[in-house]
Amino acid sequence: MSKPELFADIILPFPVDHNFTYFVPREMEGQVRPGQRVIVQFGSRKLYTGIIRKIHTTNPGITDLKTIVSLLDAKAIVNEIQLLFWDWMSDYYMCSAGEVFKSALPSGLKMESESLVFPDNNFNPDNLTDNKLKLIYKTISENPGISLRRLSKIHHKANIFPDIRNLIDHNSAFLIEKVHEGKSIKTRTLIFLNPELNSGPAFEKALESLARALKQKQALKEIAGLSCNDRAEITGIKIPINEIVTKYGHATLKSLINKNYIIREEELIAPIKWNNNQIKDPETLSPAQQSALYSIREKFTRRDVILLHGITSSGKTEIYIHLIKEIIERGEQVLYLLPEIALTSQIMHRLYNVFGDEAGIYHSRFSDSERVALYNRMSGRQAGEYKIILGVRSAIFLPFRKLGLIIVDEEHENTYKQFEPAPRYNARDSSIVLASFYKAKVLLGTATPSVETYANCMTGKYEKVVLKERYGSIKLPEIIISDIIAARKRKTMQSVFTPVLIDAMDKTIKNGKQVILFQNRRGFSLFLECQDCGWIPKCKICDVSLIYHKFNKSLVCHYCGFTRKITEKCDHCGSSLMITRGFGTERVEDDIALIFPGIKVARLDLDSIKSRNSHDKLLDDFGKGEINVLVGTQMISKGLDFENVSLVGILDADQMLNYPDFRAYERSFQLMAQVSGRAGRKDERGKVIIQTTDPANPVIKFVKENDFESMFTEQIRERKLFKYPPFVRMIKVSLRHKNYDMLVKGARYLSDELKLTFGNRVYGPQSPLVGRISTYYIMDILLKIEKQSSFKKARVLLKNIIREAERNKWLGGMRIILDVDPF
DNA sequence: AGCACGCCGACT
DNA sequence: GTCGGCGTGCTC
Repeated sequence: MSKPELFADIILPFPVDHNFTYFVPREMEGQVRPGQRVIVQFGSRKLYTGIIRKIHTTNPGITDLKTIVSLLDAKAIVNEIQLLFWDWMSDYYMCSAGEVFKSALPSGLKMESESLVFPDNNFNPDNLTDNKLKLIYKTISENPGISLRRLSKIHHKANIFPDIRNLIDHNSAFLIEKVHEGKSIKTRTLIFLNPELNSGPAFEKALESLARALKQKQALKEIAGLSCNDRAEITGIKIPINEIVTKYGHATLKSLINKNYIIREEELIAPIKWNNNQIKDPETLSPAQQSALYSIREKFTRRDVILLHGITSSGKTEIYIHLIKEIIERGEQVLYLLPEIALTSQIMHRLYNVFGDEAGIYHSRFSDSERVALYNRMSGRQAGEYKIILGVRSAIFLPFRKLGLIIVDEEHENTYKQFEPAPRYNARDSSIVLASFYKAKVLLGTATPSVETYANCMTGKYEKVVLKERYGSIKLPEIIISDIIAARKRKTMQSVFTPVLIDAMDKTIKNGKQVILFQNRRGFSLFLECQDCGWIPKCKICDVSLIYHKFNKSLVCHYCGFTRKITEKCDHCGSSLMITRGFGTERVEDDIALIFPGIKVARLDLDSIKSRNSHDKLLDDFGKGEINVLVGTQMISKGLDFENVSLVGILDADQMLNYPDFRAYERSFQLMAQVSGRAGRKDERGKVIIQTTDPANPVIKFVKENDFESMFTEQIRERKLFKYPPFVRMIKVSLRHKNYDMLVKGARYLSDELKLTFGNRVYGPQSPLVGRISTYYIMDILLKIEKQSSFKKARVLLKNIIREAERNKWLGGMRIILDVDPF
């Protein structure tokens, strides 16, 4: 009897909620395992990388089953725990396994094919009657192996394939699918001084020969390792070519190479290396830190998740480092998550000092080849496994061998939630599931816990360790509330500053101390408004007001990028009284320069940090005291510790408080508390001034009294009353369509349909804050499932209802986006 | 996601 | 009268 046929269920990178079954060719039997990558043909010709999810002998009963083209890995690249994690993620966040696959692996590991067209040389082009086909054939025969993509570009046709098929039918051309090699092996070009010039005289001679080519002379000196005037030793160090090219240009470099003064060399990009400091022991912990660490250790014997609630500057990082050391000494690995890339480099330096090469770093600012290298090291396909990975949310997809601990620092941060594209996962919540698969522990750290996490501590699901003491006995700052309305009435406002703040800033700067100003909005002014008729310039295709950008005098839509010139006159009534309303960091920066001439102001926000380094440089300058006032968005609220900052100003607390979201108060409290934590160091008590039009707002009071507990109690009461998490779980069903009437009709139909099953758990449909993005109108339906009922069942029901509605074409081709636990 | 099949406006 | 626009529907 012959052996049964073998089938493989393959995860392909598409948003379809099932896997695809392929034949396993006989010669691959015994080699194929779940988690390996394969190349398969999908559709009429394209080849894709897929992941084997399952090997089995059940014939799916599909005619024309295709066969796996090739097996890429001898050993699984996605381990069993990862596969289970992917399953969980696609199930919980209601997306396809393919979408998880897509975001889980660096793109160098997910190749796909490109169609290349070759001419048949025995073919006589005169046989073609069609002129257009003749031209295309000419291009192909002149460029054998040209890609379809380039061909359609050259001939200015969006879809050239029908013509190519015509040529193929004429036996004049054929196609070959070529799989891209991925960019996993990347080189860079280095240049260095020709060693023959390493002796002084030869080098001098070369310089003399360049007496009339100043640029080349300069470049040669730099390449030799000599700065312009310095006459030290010739180093002959290899430097990246692009540094010299950007400074001196291609031509300069070319002539130097032609003269054989310098040599170029291709080098494989080395794994990420940090400076080679001596490895040091972790710093000694304070008694408070020591007892927190003891507590964590002890509570981990009973619970898998612990919240470390440590006020700002209490030294949480040092506790993490001690804990990490214990875990890796046991032979287990640690994943250390941070909410954003900007914070990674300073933490990495601290980790590097203690753990050296055992620590690796993973986030999107690294090139794909670097990410592939790190992935390969972690999966054991390449030597040099890291023991600690520091990363942002996507690091939860790395292959760990034996994960022992996940640290989620600043667990309350909303950047842990991915919005676009699917999977719309929350890395903090997913970490807890991932850890349970590895039987690992999770430590959530923050000064301002999220309401959900704190509630989990209250119910005993998580344990809590509190760190009340600031490291080095730094005092908590004094918090002063400054009433904007009162100042306006007395006409004492200067630009956006109350006299209280102006006064404090003046004193602070005179004392040689530094100021941080917080304004959670970018740009110059928010928008323009006609003082006569109230008309506001809005984006033509999105439903938002245009943001005024001062530097190029334009109005920009922050959603679609639409830009128009600034309106001098009102489009509506022709009045020339256009005034600016609201303010952002850029305006604050400008106004300070006017009010305090001669002082140094800098701005830290998304616009002001373009490159990898400028952010670090800015903070470095501020740390050195070269900047008096730093204006920033929420970027300044996290992890920046500066000795010399004694004043923090929160310019517009209302703007945060009035945001229409159930988390607005929680978020405001977190931001204000975090920003306040930047004020005051060792010997001096810092000062925080909060400007508001609503001094009686309870959140402001809680911030002033540093009273997290009361804020939590009040919030949890409201959440219960108005049915919000953690009392319910929410799913946002977002509907998009170009036609507004169709959208409304479809949305109403779907919500009625949902109400039949879910009753009053369905809210909406309603237009979100921004009701249109690009040319798509949007409507949201919210589903609230109480904690007691089965969330799993609700997801299945929801999926079935949507599938049924789509099948009956009741939704008219709307795009439906599901967001589980939305933010 | 691609790609093919299928039905309505501006061109040889 | 076609070409070709992108609107629906599969793809193992």
